[in-house]
Amino acid sequence: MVLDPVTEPEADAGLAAIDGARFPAFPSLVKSLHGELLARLRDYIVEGNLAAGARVPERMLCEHFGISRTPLREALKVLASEGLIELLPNRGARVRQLGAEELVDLFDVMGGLEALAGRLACEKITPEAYAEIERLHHEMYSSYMRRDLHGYFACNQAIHDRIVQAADNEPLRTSYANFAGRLRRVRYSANLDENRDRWGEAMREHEEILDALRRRAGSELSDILFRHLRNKRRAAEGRETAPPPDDASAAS
Amino acid sequence: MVLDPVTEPEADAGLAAIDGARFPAFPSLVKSLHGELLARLRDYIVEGNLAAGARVPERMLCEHFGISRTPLREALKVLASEGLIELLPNRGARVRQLGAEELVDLFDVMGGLEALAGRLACEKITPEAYAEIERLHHEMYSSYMRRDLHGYFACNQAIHDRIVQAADNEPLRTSYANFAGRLRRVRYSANLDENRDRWGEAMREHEEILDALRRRAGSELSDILFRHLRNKRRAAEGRETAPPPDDASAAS
DNA sequence: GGGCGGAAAATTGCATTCATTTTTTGAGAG
DNA sequence: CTCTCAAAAAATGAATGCAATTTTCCGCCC
Repeated sequence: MVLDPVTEPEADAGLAAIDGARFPAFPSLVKSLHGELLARLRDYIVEGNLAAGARVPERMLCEHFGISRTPLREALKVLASEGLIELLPNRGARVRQLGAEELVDLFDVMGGLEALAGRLACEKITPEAYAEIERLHHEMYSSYMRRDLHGYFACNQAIHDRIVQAADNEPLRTSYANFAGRLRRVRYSANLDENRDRWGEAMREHEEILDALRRRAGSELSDILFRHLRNKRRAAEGRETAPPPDDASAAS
Repeated sequence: MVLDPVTEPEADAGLAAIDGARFPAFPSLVKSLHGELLARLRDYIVEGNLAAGARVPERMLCEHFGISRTPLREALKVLASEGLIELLPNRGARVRQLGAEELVDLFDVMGGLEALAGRLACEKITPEAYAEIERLHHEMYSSYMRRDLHGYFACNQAIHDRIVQAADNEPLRTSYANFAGRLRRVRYSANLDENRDRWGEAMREHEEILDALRRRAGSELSDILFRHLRNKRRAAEGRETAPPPDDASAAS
C-alpha cells in the first residue's frame, strides 16, 4: 500500500516552502505507513483545509487518502494527543479552536522552548554552525534594509531553526516542531510592513541574540529569546485564524 | 465495556493528588474509554511492568485490559508519539530504552520547562500560592534537618509541582507531565542519603529558588531552576532503570 | 410560521476478520 | 553438534462488520 490513489492535498505551497528544516517528529513514526498517513493528515489540518472548530469527517478523509477507517482513527488519536484536534466522546473529532488565552499560552511555551534551545546552543554549537547563523543574520539585516519582507522572514525562520538544531536535543526538536505546528494554523497579519516599529525592534533583538550567541552567554540568550517571542506575540495580538492556506509566513 | 477485570495500577500519588488545580492532560482524552485505556496503559508501562527494550505484547495486554486489539493499538500509537514506546514497522512496539544521551536530553528539556514554569509563575502566582510554596519549603527544610528523606522528597516534589501549577499554562502542564512520565521509568539511586553533599547543595538551591520567587524575579528563577535540574541530573548520573514498580519517588 | 417529536440515516466505537510479514521450529546437510 | 533453510505458527497492519449513539430530516402540532 503506497498511499497514492489520492489527489495530492493541493494548496500545500505553505508548508513545503518552510520545509527546508523538516523535523523527523519521532523516527519510529515516520517510517511505516501509519507515520506517513499521520504526517499527511497533520499537514492537511495544519494547512487549514478544515475550518477551525469544524468536525473532522472520517468518511471523507478515508476516501481522500484512500485508506480505511482504522488507520485514520489511529492517526486522529495521535493528533488529539498533540493538541491539534480534540476528540468528543461519540461525537467525533473537531479541529481545535484556539482561544486568545490558549494562544498566549502556546506562545509562551514556544518562548520557553526557544529559550532552552538558545541556552543549549551556547553550550554545543560548532563554530561552523555559528558562522552560518551569523551569515543568515547579516543576510536578514540586508533584507531589512531593503525592506524585503519575504527575504527577512525566510532568514528569520532559518535562524531560529538553526538555533534549535544547534541545541542538538531530539526531544526538544520534537516538542518544538509540535508546538510550531499548532501555531501554524494561526495567521498573524502582524505584517511588519504595517508595523515598522516592531520590525525595527525585532531587528534590534536579533542583534542581541547574535551577540549573546557569539559570547556563548546561555542565560542571557535564553532571556532574550523568551522576550523576543513575547514581543512577537504582542505584535501579532488580536489576530485570528484564516482558512485559506495561501501564505505561510509568520511575523517575528 | 468497563475496563474492570484488572488490578488497578496504583502508586500514582504524584500527579493525581495535586488535582486541586486540575491536571486534565488533554480534556478530550480523559473522558471516553479510549482516554481511560490510554492512561491505564501508560501507567502500566511507566510503572515498569514491562522491561525496558522489551516487546509490547498486544495479545497479552488485550486480555489484561479486557479489550480488543483496535483500541489497544490506538493507545500504542499515542504512547509512541509521546515517546514512551517505539514502533518498529511490522515488528510491533517496544518499550523505549533510554540511552545515556537521551536521558541527558530529557533532563535538559525538563529543566527548560521548569525554567519556563518559574518565569511564568513569577508573573502569575497569587500570594496564597506563594505562601503555600513557602510553607512547603520550610517543611522541606525541616525534613532536611531531621534527615527525613521521604518527607524531603515529598515536599520537594510538591514545590516543583506547585510552581508548574502557578505558571497557569495548560500546554506547559501537559508537556511537563509528559516528560516527567518518560523519566519516571528511571530510578536514580542518587539516594541523597549516600550523597550528603548533593543534599546540602540541593537545599541551598531551593533557598535561592524561594528567594527569586519571593522577589518575582522571573529570569533569575528561570536560571536557577535550570541549573537545579542540571545538578540533579549530574548527581543521578550513570544510574539505570529498574523493573520493580515499588517506590515512586524521584531524587532531586 | 415556528418549534416538537420521532423515525431514518449517518456516524462513532469497538470487535472481528483477512492478508502479510515476521518469528519460531524442526528436519536434514555438512 | 552446528548450521541452513523451509514450513508452520504467531504476530502485525489494515479492512470490514456490527451494535450503540448521535445527527438529520420530515410530518405534525401549536
